[in-house]
Amino acid sequence: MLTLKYIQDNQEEVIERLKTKHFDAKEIITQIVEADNERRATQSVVDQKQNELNTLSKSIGQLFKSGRTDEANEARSKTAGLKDEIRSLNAKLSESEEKIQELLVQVPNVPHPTVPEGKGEEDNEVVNSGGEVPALENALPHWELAAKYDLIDFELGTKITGAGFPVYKGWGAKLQRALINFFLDEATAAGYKEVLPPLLVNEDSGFGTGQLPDKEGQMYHVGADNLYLIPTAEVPVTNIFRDVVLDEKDLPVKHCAYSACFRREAGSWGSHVRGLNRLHQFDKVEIVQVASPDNSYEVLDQMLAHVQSLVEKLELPWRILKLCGGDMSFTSALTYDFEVYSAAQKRWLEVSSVSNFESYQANRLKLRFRKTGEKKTQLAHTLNGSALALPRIVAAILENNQTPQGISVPKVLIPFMGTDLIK
RNA sequence: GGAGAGGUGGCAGAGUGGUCGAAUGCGGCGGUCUUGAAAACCGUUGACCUUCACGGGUCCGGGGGUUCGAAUCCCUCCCUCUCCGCCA
Repeated sequence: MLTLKYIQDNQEEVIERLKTKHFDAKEIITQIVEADNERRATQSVVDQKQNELNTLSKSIGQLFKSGRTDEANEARSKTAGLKDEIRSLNAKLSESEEKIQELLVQVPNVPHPTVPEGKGEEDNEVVNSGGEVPALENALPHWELAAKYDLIDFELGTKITGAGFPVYKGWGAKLQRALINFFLDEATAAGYKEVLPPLLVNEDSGFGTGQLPDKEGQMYHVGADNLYLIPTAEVPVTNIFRDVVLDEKDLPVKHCAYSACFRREAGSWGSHVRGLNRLHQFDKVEIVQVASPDNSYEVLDQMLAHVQSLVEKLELPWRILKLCGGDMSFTSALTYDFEVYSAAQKRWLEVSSVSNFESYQANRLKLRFRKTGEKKTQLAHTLNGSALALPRIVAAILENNQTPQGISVPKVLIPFMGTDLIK
């Protein structure tokens, strides 16, 4: 969330820039500012009263010690009124604080000035592309290829769990493992430290990265223990840094993680989500960085370059979209999506989303750092990106690499697969 | 699941009703000494809110209560550790 100070100091700018996200902030910002002003006024009165009481208490202690019991008791009788006042002021204070908090979490992150105007996907800006779309005759979609070579069994997954939980088999399973290892090796080589995080997180973690409270319905919830299945490794990995104060010299911190991801995807199913296009459970390698505000956008570019190198090495046709205001997430300041082209479906499939959250998550997480030589801490910037999400990569590989002899394995995956052809 | 112990500053670890935001040690920072370093010695060293500033306020796992006054007493929740049981 945004900091109160930032909102107080930049009210007009916040309202103006949030228009890009089609969020009318005027009223809520006004309410926040008013509530905050009230809170501060109350706070200063409480502080003053508390100070009186503290002073009085101390003197009572001293009077008792020196045996002046009468004077002590007299002083003691004066405290009752003060205590009542403080009690009611404190109640008022928590009311203001609750209200502020409630309003604050409803305000999305302010988009970066370069974010394009637009309502939805159709307004995203293609900023770069590469690779070649293969010319294929009678190309089969990946779900048919998966059945033909017995790589993925969707019906079996439905039997065991339900729709959206495929069972990978044989070369299909091995391809998953190959991709995970390839992605992790690449990330590690690029300086990201590998972590293997828990797949369930508590409420605090869900709040820290912004899934809670507003995306509650998108996560699987284990009611008995009040835990959530992670929708992305971003959640546990970024929460490593919750309530942490880093040194400037330790920045940027770079982590990568493989995890299964679980998404309820409530109400988002249709004919275009056949096969691997949308799942409840899928595998993904995520990269996360904690950076200084001074260079977080350079870090974002560096992450983009990393993801680009992955799709290039996999020899897939790719493009990068800069998301418009209307298509961006609540918490992001700037997001780039990577898409790969799937030759049989003849569509672009999103395989990565790389974002700079600036200090929006950091403020929720209380993730700060201290500049060298300075005493004061400040909020760090957090960034993350998929590198990469597997299912659609698998879909594109299967569809684009199909030959009459079988599926040709991308060169970089041959060492991991132990074959150059799936047949 | 049963029994017990415990959660205090970056870490270790005192503190069981009053000048305790908290002893002491380690670590960190600054200095003296030294050609340099180490050692030794001296000093300093938490976070947050508020204020132009002085100052004030809050924080000893979370929440609530008792009291003029709580790290210290009471209630409650969470977590950690040890032993036993069960178990990949």
